[in-house]
Amino acid sequence: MIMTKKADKIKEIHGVVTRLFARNGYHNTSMREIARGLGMNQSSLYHYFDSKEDILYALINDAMDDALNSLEDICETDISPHGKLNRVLSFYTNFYAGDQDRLRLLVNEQGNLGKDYRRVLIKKERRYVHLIQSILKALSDEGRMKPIPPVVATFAFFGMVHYTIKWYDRDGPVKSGELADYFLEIFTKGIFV
Amino acid sequence: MIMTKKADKIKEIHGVVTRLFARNGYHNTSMREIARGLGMNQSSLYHYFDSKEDILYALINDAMDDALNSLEDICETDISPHGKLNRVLSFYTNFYAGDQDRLRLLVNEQGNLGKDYRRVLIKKERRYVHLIQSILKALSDEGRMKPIPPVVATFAFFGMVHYTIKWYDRDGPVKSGELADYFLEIFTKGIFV
DNA sequence: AAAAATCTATCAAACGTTTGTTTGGTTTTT
DNA sequence: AAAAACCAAACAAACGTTTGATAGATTTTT
Repeated sequence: MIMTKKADKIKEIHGVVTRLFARNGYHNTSMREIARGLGMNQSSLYHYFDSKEDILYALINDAMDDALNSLEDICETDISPHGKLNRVLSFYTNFYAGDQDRLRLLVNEQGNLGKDYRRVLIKKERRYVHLIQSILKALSDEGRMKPIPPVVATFAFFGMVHYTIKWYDRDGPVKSGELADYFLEIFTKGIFV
Repeated sequence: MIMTKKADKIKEIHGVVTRLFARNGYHNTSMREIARGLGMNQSSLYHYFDSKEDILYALINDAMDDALNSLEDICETDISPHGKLNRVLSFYTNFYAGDQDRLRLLVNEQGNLGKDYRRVLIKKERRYVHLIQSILKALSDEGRMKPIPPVVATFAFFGMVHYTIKWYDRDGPVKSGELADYFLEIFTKGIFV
């Protein structure tokens, strides 16, 4: 493919910018720093992107698509709601505990995008929520779930997972697989014996 | 009191700035906007604060102190660990669901403070965590808690509560008291019947 | 196959704005 | 009249972005 070189460079830029935005924040990262991190002139960046905002959008959008595709794959299989919940929560925890920088962008930096960009992302976010909620409703129909509003339960789980960016250390004593197991246990059966 | 007038004005500024920072973000809020929101000249702000960063620090620090004082009051009473957990989680959920703007600053904008400011806040954060953890450990000693690492359980709960800023609507169908009950139920006994 | 035209990637320098902050003075309160 | 509160104007620095150019590769025309 003839586009492979440009595509590779874009991927390289994505990597560097993800790290910078995630660690220092969007507004605390200047185009000059990005260029320095890549060893190129700041004006050369505009050969690959129209604006700083465009880069952020691309990063968040890609991260969402990746997660969404995997989640939808899981939900389309023909297993029980309980099995789906198990696999969805496990995937989601591992996905984000394993790639914290991307989740940081998703959780922290969406507010720096303009209205038009945000609208697209909010739409995708709703698909996330709907996915989890429909599993919970299926569980409810089976009579296996308490009368907790699905939206509360859904966001309780998102909260647990998304908040890992603030404290979870991938190199610490708890591996991301175990973390997923703990979250599932807490979410479904609680911390009490 | 002779300082009452200045103190009142500072409180007024705090209110306006909290709203602006929470809704638009620290970097997307200029001193000019703040001044306009207060109906005063931007240079007059410097009569009350040394810098923009100082305002943010004051806001976050105050919010932390308020929560911390109440939490420590609860923990010093002579009730069972289970009772403490119940009251702590209930207070914490209500406190933040009832004043979302302050929590937004605490969760989203700490990264915009310099190292020295951050160090103070991180110290207080550790007191939060320690507070919850010691309750969980007491529960563990009573044999009432599963073998889940206390740090995981603690941050699972913080995640649930702190993430409410992203979705919870104070004017929606779920009142903050109910929300606290749901969170407590999920956290202690899970969503399963 | 040679020559001409076009495209790609890069750069240094500068642009116009916006930023947080300061200066020096005026009005208001005590 | 002293002190506190306020303001208009200006400041230097930093920002994202544009400009105009260059060298090398690729494609098209002859």
